[in-house]
Amino acid sequence: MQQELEDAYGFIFEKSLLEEIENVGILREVKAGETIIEIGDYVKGMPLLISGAIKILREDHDGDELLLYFIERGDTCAMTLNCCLGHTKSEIRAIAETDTKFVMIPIEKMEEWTAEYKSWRNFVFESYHSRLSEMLETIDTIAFLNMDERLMRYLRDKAKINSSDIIQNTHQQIAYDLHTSRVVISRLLKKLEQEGKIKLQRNHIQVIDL
Amino acid sequence: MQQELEDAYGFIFEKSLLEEIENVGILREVKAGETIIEIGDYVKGMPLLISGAIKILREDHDGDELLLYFIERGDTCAMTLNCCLGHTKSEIRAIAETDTKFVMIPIEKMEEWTAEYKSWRNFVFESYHSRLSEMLETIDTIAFLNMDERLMRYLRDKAKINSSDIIQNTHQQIAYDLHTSRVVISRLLKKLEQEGKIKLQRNHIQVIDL
DNA sequence: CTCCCATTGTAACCCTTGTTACTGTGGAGG
DNA sequence: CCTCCACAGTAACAAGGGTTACAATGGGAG
Repeated sequence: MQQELEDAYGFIFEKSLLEEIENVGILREVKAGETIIEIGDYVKGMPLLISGAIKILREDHDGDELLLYFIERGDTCAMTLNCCLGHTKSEIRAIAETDTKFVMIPIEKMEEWTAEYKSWRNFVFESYHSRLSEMLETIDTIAFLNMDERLMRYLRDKAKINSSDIIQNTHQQIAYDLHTSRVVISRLLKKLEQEGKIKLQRNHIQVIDL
Repeated sequence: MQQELEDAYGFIFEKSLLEEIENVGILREVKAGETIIEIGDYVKGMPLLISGAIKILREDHDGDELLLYFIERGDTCAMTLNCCLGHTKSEIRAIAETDTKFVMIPIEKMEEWTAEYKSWRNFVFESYHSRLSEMLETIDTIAFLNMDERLMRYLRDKAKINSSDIIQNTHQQIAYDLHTSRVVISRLLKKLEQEGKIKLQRNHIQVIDL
């Protein structure tokens, strides 16, 4: 854990803070697909991502989902941060997108470190910053783009996160993430295939040129 | 200014911080409709709202707008905060919704106060918190609601912000805020009138029961 | 190998929203 | 008082995308 922490956060946090993190942080490993935080959960700690990726989802009153964004190494979930500091329930769901490793920091430490470590403060602000930007981008995407463009963007993101041009997803799963129906996704994917941008196979999609 | 600051922020900040704010803050008053921050501006300070309301807009590459949310007394613009700390350009436009009074805090003070005042830290975190929540709500609205529901929500918000059941808006202005066309708004407003929820007059709308 | 079922392909249809075009009207200003 | 024009009403049509229904197919379990 020590080495991994240093790899991911060594250039952000000073040595003494890294040591504190090692001491109080709890290493957790989850498999792809596992739910890390559920809507309504009281959040007991804040995750520092070491490897892998997490997808953050929003749900409406009917149980329909919408993908908000992905979190990668070096990130933390500002939404969780939010809940910790506000002592409120989680407003989002977090699911491991790939096999993922992270360190859980207990809430109590957070205020302490905020007062004590400048690097921690900067990290927290930086996290809020990037999360707000990410949210803005999400809004742009939903408000200004058509479904075909949203789908292309989604496929690009997926390919990047998995560092692979093969996307292991059924059409139905994509439809859930984009909050639309399977038929619509099949239709648009077929169109993208005809344009030579992707190649469709059963249970996975190969990105050619997006 | 002293009295107004105390009214709006006395219960949040300690006395010494309030005094600092009085010393370095610059009071600004703007008329309804005036642009306070433009997209691409470098933000020189952070506004603490004393009275009035500000609307925050996002713009796409075609110049089309979308209302994100309103800011009221006691709030600050976390988006601006964001820009200050990140030293980046503004990603949003801020326009006075009503006649508005606020205090501008120079950027330099912010980091200083963050280290020094616990109440300031809490305020900043609290701002980020409410802004993220607001953004989530905005996403819900765009992603999960139809235009008629969005319109009703918009009218409710407007009425609340202006503390009046009369909304001084043309259909075209509403259409811009909701990123749709004037004809669509006229159509839906007419429907709402037929349902007895509002009353339409030239240049303004009276809310009856939403 | 066979059967079954999850996955995908496709057609037909409908609803919401966006677009275009034209009409009607009230209020400000000459 | 009249003119002009911003604002609003409305119809007709187009497009995107959501829905339903059914067929085809490939891969895993037995």
